[in-house]
Amino acid sequence: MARTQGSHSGITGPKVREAALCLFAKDGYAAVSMRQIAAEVGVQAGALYNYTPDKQTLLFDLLKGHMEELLEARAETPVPGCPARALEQFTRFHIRFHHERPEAVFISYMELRNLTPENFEVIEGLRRNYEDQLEDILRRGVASGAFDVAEPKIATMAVIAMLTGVNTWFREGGRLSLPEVEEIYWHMVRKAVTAPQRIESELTA
Amino acid sequence: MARTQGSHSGITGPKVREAALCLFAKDGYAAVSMRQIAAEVGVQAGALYNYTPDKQTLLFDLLKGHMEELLEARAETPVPGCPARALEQFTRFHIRFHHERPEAVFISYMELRNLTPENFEVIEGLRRNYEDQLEDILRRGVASGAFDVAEPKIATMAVIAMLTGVNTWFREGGRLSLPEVEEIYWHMVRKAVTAPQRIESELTA
DNA sequence: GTCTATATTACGATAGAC
DNA sequence: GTCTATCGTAATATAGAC
Repeated sequence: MARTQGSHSGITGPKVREAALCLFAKDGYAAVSMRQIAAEVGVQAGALYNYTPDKQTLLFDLLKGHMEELLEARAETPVPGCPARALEQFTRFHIRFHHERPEAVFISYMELRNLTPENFEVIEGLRRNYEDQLEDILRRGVASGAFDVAEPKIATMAVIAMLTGVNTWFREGGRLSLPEVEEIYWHMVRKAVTAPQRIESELTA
Repeated sequence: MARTQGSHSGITGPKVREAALCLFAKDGYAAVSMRQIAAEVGVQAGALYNYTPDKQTLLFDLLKGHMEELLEARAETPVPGCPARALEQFTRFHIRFHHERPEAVFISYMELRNLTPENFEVIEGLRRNYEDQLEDILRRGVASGAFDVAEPKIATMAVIAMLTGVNTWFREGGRLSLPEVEEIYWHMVRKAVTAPQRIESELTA
């Protein structure tokens, strides 16, 4: 056991990504140096380049990994046929998934401008895929008469902005629990998109 | 007229703030150097320090100026007594005001973490003042029976997140005009907070 | 796989001439 | 009020020893 410095642990790669995630979320990509990340991991700056070709790729891999996790989690969840049920499920899923990884969510929309144009396109494509899933639900609801939404694309942006906003103020241990918050947001989303005459009938059954 | 370099125009101060605003919005505070700002203005880096003691103060002044403009614009607008009308006015005001200054809006929530703690507190206070105005409208509506909002604080955050989100996707010259967008968002906000039985009666009068 | 050392470049801020 | 020049520091990334 002649190891006295550095990581040597075989899990330095994940530790680098985790340290970068936390530091980027706290101080911003541009304000964080490779030396800071290295210090957090417990190695020297040069050693980081065994795990990433450069700082840009480190950021890109974090964002790409996050978006892929999001899409995989959605793919594993069966979507109800009833548009109202599907929308409720999307609402709760979004709040819960984003609550569980605040750092990744934060950098995923704060650090987009620090991506190279090519990397940005990749992340944008993944993000659009996710948004399309909500838009499909809204369009199905409009077709069935359950929803009253003039512009599904805009309603999609509005709902996602509203739901993602939870991360900016919600703190564990506060006055409300996360399930309570889910419930409140679901009520608002439902009312915002539901055709008037249905609010108190089948949708609350 | 022996002037061959630099600004000397008597309006260098505003030009510095404008250049900093645009560059901070495009690349982020941490990624923008004083030399870049100076180049945009047409002076050397050292000359900037005639207009700001340091880079931090430059950012702070931009954010503070933006929030004060926002609060002044609200103070000049009489708020209708009817909660539904007040909410409609707030909705349209927010979308319009934020649409007119996308750079200032952008840095006002992207660069908060680059403020010193003391400067952050100041901006937070101004922001809370604005949010309280919406919360008051919602509480008045709940008291009058016009609104059905379980948690006015949360509804406030939800509505503001939703409305501010317009800036992330709306582009002049697209399929929809800003007044049309205003209308769509107002419908969604109204439905989200209105007591069910009122949606089609007095509020659409 | 990590270290030390370094090449190269850039940063914020200041001093003093004009 | 702006210039030029510079101080002191820190950045990304690489080279070569171990």
